Amino acid sequence: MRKITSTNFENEKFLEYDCPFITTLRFIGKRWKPAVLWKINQGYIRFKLLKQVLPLISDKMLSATIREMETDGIIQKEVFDEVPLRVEYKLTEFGKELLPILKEMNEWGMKTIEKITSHNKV
Amino acid sequence: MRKITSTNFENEKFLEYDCPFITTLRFIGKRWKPAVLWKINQGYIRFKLLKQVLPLISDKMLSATIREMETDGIIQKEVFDEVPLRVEYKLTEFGKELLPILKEMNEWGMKTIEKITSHNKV
DNA sequence: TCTCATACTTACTAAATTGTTAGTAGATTA
DNA sequence: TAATCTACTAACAATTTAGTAAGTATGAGA
Repeated sequence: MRKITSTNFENEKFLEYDCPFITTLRFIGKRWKPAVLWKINQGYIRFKLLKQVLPLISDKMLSATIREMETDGIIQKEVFDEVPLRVEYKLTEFGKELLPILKEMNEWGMKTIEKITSHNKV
Repeated sequence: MRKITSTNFENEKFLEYDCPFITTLRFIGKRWKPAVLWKINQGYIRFKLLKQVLPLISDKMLSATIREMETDGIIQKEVFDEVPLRVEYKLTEFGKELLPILKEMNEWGMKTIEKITSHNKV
């Protein structure tokens, strides 16, 4: 959790209203956020499904990532009173506005992975 | 500096060849990177100019940000043997490929800042 | 000789992020 | 009774990132 007394925090607070990039990274700049968002958008809308398609994420990180994105208004949680418990997530309208960025990130990332791995194949 | 012996590092190393988003964040996921890149592209190609348009960045962070992006092959440095020393930076072709992402990030960020600040004006 | 300029680096500190391991609730199944 | 299921949380440890303050090299000009 962040401390609200720190130059770091103050800096971000200020920059958030000044620099669009810092604002954007505030929402998607952590390791797992873009991937989780993308996967939810693709239909992996439950905790377990997300763990399956992102096998390296830990329970804690997935849970924290989801919670933060919920707080940020990017995703919505729906709890079904069933047994065993069913919980589903979906993008909010605000969250959907992030998709163009994610699309570009995804494409660039894939291209770059190809470059890197084909170099290694020499 | 990163330690090359850490789960964190290993995780990223692996994910870098697996998850496009993590790859992308590897290159632009730090606070000042997108802004510096964007500003260089806009013509603020010297240390001093960058400090002027990003007044809150410290010398250290600007220097570190530039150095990393150089190592990553995103920008190129040119040193002119003049007095006082002149150094200029420009995007490489690889770096230019990041511009579509930056463009989307910038637009989303600006829209979001507007939303946030107009709420506050109530 | 002292100060100024540019483009940095160094040493140190503080804070944020990520990861590991184990455990929880409530109901169901073996 | 014990194990299984989903969707988590808690306690703790390690690593990474960001920030502050001061200093460096080179040469020019007063």
